[in-house]
Amino acid sequence: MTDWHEIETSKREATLQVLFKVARLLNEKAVARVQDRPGGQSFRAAHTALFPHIPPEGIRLTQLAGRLGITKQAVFQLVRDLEGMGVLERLQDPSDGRAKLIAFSSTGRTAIASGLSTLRELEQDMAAGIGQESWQQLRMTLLRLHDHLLDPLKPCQGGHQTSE
Amino acid sequence: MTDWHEIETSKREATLQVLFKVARLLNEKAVARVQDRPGGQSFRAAHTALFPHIPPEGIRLTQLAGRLGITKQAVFQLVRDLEGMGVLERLQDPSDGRAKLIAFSSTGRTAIASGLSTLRELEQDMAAGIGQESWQQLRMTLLRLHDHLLDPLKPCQGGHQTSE
DNA sequence: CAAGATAGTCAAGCATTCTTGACAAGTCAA
DNA sequence: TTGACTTGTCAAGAATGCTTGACTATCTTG
Repeated sequence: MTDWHEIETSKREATLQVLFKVARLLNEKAVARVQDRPGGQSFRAAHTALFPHIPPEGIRLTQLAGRLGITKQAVFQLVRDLEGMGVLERLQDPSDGRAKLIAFSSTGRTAIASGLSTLRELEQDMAAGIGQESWQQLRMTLLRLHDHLLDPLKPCQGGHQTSE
Repeated sequence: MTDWHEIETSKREATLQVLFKVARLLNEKAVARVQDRPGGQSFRAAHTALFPHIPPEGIRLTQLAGRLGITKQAVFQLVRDLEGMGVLERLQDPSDGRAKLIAFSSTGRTAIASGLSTLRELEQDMAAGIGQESWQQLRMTLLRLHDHLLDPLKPCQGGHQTSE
């Protein structure tokens, strides 16, 4: 469900449609740049979906499955693949003989760092393209929108709510 | 490829990451609202991906496949499904005995209109949430970003380029 | 210690969304 | 008119991203 918003409609494009399209274009550009890197692994979407949920200390398979809302067997398959690619590693959990801690390997950390730095480069390009002030102001507006989406109640004009 | 951007990194979230997350949240909300409608068809992503490429006059299967970058056989299956749901119809192309014109049926047009109107409601909610001026200003910034993405050359400060 | 719950693993299967290959009907150029 | 090409169609199969079910090793509780 990524394109149906972009139906050509009236003369004046809706803001939401522009936002969706810009996000899609930026995503495509980011993916292209990251994959053009020398060591650019060819992850698939299901694999990369794990990354945001893997803390430096590692995490258990079952916890990961819970956060992602899928079965532990599904996560197992993804982790097995990513371990085979050298991105993740499974360490014995010292506090529980059954459990293992899934964490980034050192090459995995390098790959992630490289990807994030590519993302920062893209961000600089965009900021330069529309001007630094516009970019900062966009950032502030998006943060307020983000807060409004998570809690559609009071926070109408104030600053960004940093929760966790 | 929708989540790898959102890796928790430094204290200051990057603007790109906020934009991706806001787009994802808005998408989820939009999909939920549209599907909660009384006559809310349960389209899948592959189906809805066709919609933006179907003009009022209709379009040929092969052209549609070319635009989507997939085989005509794949498009055929999707169109067959959507015709079964009563959303699309296939009319004989008067200018070519082999070809058929794929177009929205009248119920399909109604469904699309309903979806777009739900999208407009959501847009109003968001605009009210962060303030009308902020929303308009967000819109302008996104349009300039959009232009910069499509043509990363000169248009640095000016207004939105309305091409087609 | 026995019983039961929990963590990870292995296997098989299923829905989705594409693909390749084959083909009939229609068009068009020689 | 004949041969090459295009359009839509049908069939079969493959890759992806899950699922359910079964099983072992380990922990926990009475």
